[in-house]
Amino acid sequence: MAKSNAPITEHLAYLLAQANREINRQLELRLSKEGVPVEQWRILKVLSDGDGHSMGELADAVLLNHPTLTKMIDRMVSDTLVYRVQDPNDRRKVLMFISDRGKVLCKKLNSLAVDQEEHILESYGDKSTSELKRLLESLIDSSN
Amino acid sequence: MAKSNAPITEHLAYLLAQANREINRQLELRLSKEGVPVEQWRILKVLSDGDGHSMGELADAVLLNHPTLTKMIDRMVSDTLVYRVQDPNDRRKVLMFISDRGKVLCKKLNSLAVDQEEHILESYGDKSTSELKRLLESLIDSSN
DNA sequence: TTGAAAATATTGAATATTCAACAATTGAAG
DNA sequence: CTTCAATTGTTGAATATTCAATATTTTCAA
Repeated sequence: MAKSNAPITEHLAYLLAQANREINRQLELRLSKEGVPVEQWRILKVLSDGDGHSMGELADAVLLNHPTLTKMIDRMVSDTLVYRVQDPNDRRKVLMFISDRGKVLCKKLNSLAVDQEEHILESYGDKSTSELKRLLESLIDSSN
Repeated sequence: MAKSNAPITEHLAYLLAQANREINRQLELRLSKEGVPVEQWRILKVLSDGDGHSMGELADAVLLNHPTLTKMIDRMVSDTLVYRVQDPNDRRKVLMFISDRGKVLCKKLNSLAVDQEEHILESYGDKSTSELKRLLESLIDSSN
């Protein structure tokens, strides 16, 4: 039985928040070299398959809710990193695509992100990292 | 070597963000029964040791930056859940204390949070949970 | 002791996020 | 077919967060 007087630092929710905050902070720091927030990197990465993705799909994939995504996409359209196309099969939908400029930026960002992953692998270990990833995936699965 | 064309879903930073989002959403849902955001529960929990904690200490402990914490504490003071006392030993500091009303609320919130942890234990498993906690702690350690 | 630098908390302006309402389109039941 | 509900995306107002600047107090070196 879980103890209700356990310190906050023993709660899974807290540990996740703390780890997420720290790793995200580090990633943010690297990506700031290109002046891009983490969410925009995620968007570019998802779109870099070249397919069109609807706003709803994208919002799910990049962990943003719809209005926030709309406004972030507005900025990225201004920066000509992505563009909108109305879905011909369902005109309620908007399909998002990555531009050539977006692809170039995405490549740079990817290598910055890989730097970070390699840094984690070094200090945290190969084995721990893959085990942690496995457990996180399974936690996410079991939450649906 | 980490692959730069790996899908976003394979990045540790993404898995952490996703898991954190999901677990936090669930916790939020429970705590909303008392109309309290997760951060306020954390604050109450940290303060429930009865000691005075400075704003800086608290900000670190509850994963908020200073101005955000100040404004959240303002609200909690209005709700008479906590109160400020100037530190007599260092008058730059403010010591935060939990009120009786805060203690009562904190108990209710604790049991809602414990509900959640037990729910996770059931669906995710005892073993996986403690292993995940261990790995998260160690990741956080190795990031400092 | 004094004066400059560091530490602590708060404030206000700028920015970002969220909630609720809306508009447009599609789906589907009668 | 027609109409009503559901889906999709955006907007604007309300709210929250962040950044930079400020005020206060302490520390510490000269």
